[in-house]
Amino acid sequence: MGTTQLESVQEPKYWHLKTVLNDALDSEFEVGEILPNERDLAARFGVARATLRQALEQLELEGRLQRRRGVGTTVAPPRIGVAVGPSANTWPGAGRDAWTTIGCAEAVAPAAVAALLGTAADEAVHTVRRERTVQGQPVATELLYVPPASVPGLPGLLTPAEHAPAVLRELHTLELESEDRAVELGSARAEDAKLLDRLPGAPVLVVTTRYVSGGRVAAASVATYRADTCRLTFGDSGALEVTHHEPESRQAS
Amino acid sequence: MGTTQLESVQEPKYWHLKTVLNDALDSEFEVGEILPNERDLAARFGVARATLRQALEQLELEGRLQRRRGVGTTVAPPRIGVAVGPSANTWPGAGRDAWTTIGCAEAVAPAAVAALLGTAADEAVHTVRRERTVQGQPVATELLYVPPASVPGLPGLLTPAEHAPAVLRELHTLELESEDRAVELGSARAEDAKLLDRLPGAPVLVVTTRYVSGGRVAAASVATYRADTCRLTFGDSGALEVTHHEPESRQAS
DNA sequence: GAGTGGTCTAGACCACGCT
DNA sequence: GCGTGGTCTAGACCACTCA
Repeated sequence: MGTTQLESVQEPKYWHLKTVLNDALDSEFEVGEILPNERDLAARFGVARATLRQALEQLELEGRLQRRRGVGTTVAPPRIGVAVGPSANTWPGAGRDAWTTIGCAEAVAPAAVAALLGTAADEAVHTVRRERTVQGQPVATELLYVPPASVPGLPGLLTPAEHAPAVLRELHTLELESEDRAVELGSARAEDAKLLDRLPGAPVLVVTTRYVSGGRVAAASVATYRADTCRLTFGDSGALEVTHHEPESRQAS
Repeated sequence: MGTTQLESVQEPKYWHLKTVLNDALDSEFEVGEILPNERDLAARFGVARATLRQALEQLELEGRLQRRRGVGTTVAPPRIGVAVGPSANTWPGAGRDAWTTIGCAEAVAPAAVAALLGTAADEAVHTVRRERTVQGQPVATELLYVPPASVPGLPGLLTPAEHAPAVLRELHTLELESEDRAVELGSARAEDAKLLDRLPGAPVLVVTTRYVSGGRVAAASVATYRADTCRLTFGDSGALEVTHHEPESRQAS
C-alpha cells in the first residue's frame, strides 16, 4: 500500500471526519436540510458507525447539527442569543421577562440550593417552575426557590393555580439590591430534558442566580439552558449577533 | 431468570451506572483519589467497557471526574469559580486582572471576529494571546483582537516582546464605555486544548466579549474556559460559593 | 412496518505517563 | 515495558417517528 495520506498521520479519524463534515455543512448544505443516515455516511467515509457518531456528537455539541431519533440528522440553525441578566435588576416575573410560569410547590430544596439561600437544609421553600421559549421553541427551564421568610405576606390558603402568582407578587414588593450569577456546564436531568425536548444527559448551561434584597439572599434560581441551541448573552446592548464556527484560527505565538 | 430489577426498566445502562457511580463518589471516595481502571470497573459492573466509558464521560462533563491518559481516573475537586465581567468596566490587562500575556501577532482575524469588530474580513488586526491560571492550573486561554484603528498611537517598530504590552498600553488610553459578553458551549481546538492541558475536542465555555469605546467596538476577545473545572461567575460580589451536584431534585408541577 | 438515531457488546490496537 | 485512557471495528438490538 502506498502512503497516500500524509496529512492524516496522528490525527484521530473522528477528528478529521468532523472537520470534513463541518466544511461540507458550510458549502453543501442548507440549514434544516437532512443529512444521509448514519449507516450510509459511515459507509461513504469508510469508517464504523461508532466512529462516525463520535464526529456527529461533537458537531451536535457545537450546535452545527441536530439529531432526532426516528427522524434523522439535520443542519442546525445558528445558535439563538438569549439575554441573561438584563441591564436593570429585576425580580423574576416582573414586567415582561420572557418566562412563563408552569407551576409552584412547597418543597425541601436540594442541599446546594439551601446553601445558596442560607436556609436550613430541611426547610421547605416555595419552588416555582418556569419555562422560557424563543421562537416557539423551549430553550430553558428554571426552578425559582423562595424561602417563606422572603414572602411573609403570603396568604395562607392558596389553590395551586394561585400559588405561583402570589409568590411572585409578594417577591416584587421587596427591593432588589443585586443579582449574582454563575454559569456552568451540566447535563440535563430526566425532568428538565423532557421540558427541553431533549434526551436525558443532553448538555445544558446551568445558570445559578442569587437575588439579594436587604442584605439577604431573598431568592435563588437554577435555570437550565439548552447548550446546543443557545448562546447566553450578558451585557446591556443588542445582543443578537451572528454566530458561527471557525475551523481553526491563525495563531499569535 | 427472576425479574429482580424492577427499577431498571427502560433506563439505559450507562445512565443507571452514572447514578450509581455518582453516589459512590460522594460516599466512598475522596477528592483526588484514583478509581479502578476502566477494564476493572466495567467487569465489576458487568458491562462492556464502552458502556462504562459512556457513564464516565458524562461524569467528567459534569466535573465529577478527571481522566488522564496514561495515568487514570481521579475524583475531581469542586469546580473553581472564576470571575468574568467585573463590577467596573476595565480594559483587558489593566490593573490586576488575573491574565498573563503570552504573545502577540498581527494577523487576519477569523470571519466571525471581523463581524464582531466591524472590520473588513481580510484586515489584519493585533492578536494578543493570553492565559489565565487559577491555583496554578490553566483555566482559560484568550485571543484579544485589536484593530489598528483602535491603537493609532502604536509605534511602528516593535520587537515581539514589546508588541503585546504596547498594544495593551495604547488600548488603556481609550475610555471604555461598556462590554457585552456571550457565553456558549464549544469544543477545544487543538491549540487551545494544548494550553489548557486537555485533549482536542474537550468541552469548553467560550466567552465572547465586545469592548465598546466611543460608540465603536474597539476590541473583541474570545476566551476559552475549561468547562470541566470552571464555573463562570458574573455579578459583583463574592463569587466563591460552594458547588456540588444533586442527584435529582424535588418537583414543582 | 420501514427507517431513523440510541444503546450495547467484545474484542483490537494506539498514544501516553510513568518507572 | 507496563498500565492507563483514547480510538476503532463490526456487528446486534432497541426506542422512536412517521407514513
